[in-house]
Amino acid sequence: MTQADITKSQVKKKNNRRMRQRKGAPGLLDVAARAGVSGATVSRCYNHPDSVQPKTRHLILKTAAELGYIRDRAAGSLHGRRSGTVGLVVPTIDNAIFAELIEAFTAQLQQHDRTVLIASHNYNLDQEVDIIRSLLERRIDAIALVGRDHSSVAIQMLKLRDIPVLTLWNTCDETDLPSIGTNNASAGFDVTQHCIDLGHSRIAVMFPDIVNNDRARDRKQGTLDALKAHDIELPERWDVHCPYDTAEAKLAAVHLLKQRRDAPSAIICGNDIIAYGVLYACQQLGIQVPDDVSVVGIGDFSHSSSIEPALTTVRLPARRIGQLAANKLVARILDTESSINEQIVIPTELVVRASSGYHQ
Amino acid sequence: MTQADITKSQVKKKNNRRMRQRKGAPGLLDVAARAGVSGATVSRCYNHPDSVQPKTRHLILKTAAELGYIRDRAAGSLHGRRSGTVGLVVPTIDNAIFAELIEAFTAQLQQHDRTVLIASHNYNLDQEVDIIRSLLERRIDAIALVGRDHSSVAIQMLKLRDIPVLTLWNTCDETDLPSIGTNNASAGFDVTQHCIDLGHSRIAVMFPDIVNNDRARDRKQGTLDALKAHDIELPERWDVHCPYDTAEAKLAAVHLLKQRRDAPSAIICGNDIIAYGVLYACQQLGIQVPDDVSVVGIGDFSHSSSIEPALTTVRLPARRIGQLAANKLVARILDTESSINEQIVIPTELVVRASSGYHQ
DNA sequence: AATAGTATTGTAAACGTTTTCATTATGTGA
DNA sequence: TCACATAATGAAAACGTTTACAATACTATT
Repeated sequence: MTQADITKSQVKKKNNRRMRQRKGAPGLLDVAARAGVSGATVSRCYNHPDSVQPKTRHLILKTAAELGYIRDRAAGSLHGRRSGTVGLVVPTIDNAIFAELIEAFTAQLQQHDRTVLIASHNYNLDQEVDIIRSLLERRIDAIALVGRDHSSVAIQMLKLRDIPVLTLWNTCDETDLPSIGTNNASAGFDVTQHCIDLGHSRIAVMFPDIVNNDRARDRKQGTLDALKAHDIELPERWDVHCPYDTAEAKLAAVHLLKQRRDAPSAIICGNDIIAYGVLYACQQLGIQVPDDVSVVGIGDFSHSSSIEPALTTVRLPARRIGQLAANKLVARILDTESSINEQIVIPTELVVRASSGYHQ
Repeated sequence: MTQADITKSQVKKKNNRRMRQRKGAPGLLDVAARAGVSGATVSRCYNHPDSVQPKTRHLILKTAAELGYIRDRAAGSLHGRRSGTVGLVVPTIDNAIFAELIEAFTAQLQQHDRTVLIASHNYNLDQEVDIIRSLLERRIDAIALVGRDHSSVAIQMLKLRDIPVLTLWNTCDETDLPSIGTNNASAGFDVTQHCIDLGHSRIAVMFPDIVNNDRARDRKQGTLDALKAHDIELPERWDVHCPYDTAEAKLAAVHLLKQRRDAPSAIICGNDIIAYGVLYACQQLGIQVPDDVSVVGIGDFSHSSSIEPALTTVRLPARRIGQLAANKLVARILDTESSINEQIVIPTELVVRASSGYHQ
């Protein structure tokens, strides 16, 4: 093959490509041609900038900017190179506490030049499997899951691919997945203990559905443990089941509190959203908090400090978990060795405010 | 480094890669080999299932399941094939109304077997450019942006790639981008008109920062328009600037309402979060709502119907926007023709509740 | 000036799919 | 039975990068 032939075939190839290409979007080779260098150099310019001469580098970057070149990470990821995306699977996004977690997580990952593929499964673990598969198809570099209840199929898929996994929000002693979270059981225990310390023994609880929700389950268990430890009975009519929704919680609380002869002196809520509903119910019924009834929540969401009366609750460090998780995952992605099975427990903090008081 | 060292390190590296790769993750060709068919047939099995014999198809799918095969969409996207991901850029995730939007958007896209790459720019339009570039590097099939304020660089990048773009949340008459949203100006106008209709003329407003936030800007403009239409003056001390935060709003409202001689009879809040803060401030100060002061918000967030007194506000259909946007983008991805520049305006709805009343 | 050593760049072969085109089975009407 | 469409499959060439290796240019030494 002569020199001329080579040139011709290359030109033809280039033309061919040019035609097929999506309108106008220049590729790495277009940049290379215009800058008068080879494709390899352009590639190195992005991936190992130190290995190309500063002069050349600047020229290439300038050319790339002129052409509006945007590299294709999908093509890069074929070479075992990371895709630069991280998956995050949450039960739902529309939930104060997860929103905070997600915000912190994505913001921190953006710092690391990575983006987040996000998906929610609505507390349906079967759907979670599909979601994880879908994320894996997109070649995520790592994945974070909320909670410790997960389908074994999902875990299996992740194990097989050997990508870093992190479970968030709840600690899990028994599973072998690393986690960053709080001890939800102790959150429930602490806030209950607080009520007991204040002299309450007529205690009602309002928790969301605990099926497929290990966070709520642990919190409730913590609460029950505290009650049991002090031999306090929980009558069935005071074991209220109520969804994560202020309006519904308000309704349920009105129902609970209407019979004033047989009302509890303290109400322990599975989360602050429910507690808000209870506080609103008290206002509606003219019941004084904390004089007539103490109300406590779990979560310390953004309204809890300003609501009247300010809510006694347990602070769960959502932002910190999100941030830490992002850092941890990036570290695990970069450092292939450190696949230590770590359980990070961030302590919760009882925040005593105006909504809880001594039993009169 | 000696020659021997180099060789050793290279061998190690290669082994390492080989391990990761072959570790357990089977590829399309592994499935093909095991099923005794060619790679092409396996590929078709996923992309054009009708073109392969049912018997063969079942065999292949069974084999794939046995092997735990997960396809690599990055490799597919090299062929101009879509990546199956859609970008969503929001100012922030940790915000009731965006969370709702995001939830609806991602849920709807999951229905279409697509996942969402999400990123937030914290009301920083320069950062938005980087984010959009980063999303384009991941070969998103389409993108949704919140609001109509965007860097021209960003728009240019998107135009060049010719991917479907949709702006959400706010209508934009002047730009040439299609949009799905509400008329924020009329939301502000309506709620103000409502107060004026109730006989109020001593009106204060509390809005968040309107720089880089066209939604807030439009709402405030609508409010000012309504006031002007009725020749109502807005004294500077009643033009309160306050962040999107209940606690801060409460502080600002306490400051505003403390001087009871010179207090407004109605307070118009740029969003419900601020309105909650105002309501809490009134409770703290013992000011009766709506007898002493009427309070109205914009947004109709989840607490607004249950807070005491229930908040008069304007309903913004966040879920519907998210859902519609997802459908629209998928339609635009599939149907290359329909790139009509459409502006969909979903009407807002004034929701009158207990927090607003006639001026005494 | 020649040489070794190093820094920089180029060439071409991957990467794991999809797709075009060719090829082989399968059925159809004479 | 034969040609003749048709359906199903296979072989191999993309797709846009990255990277191992080769080649070249430069630097410092002698």
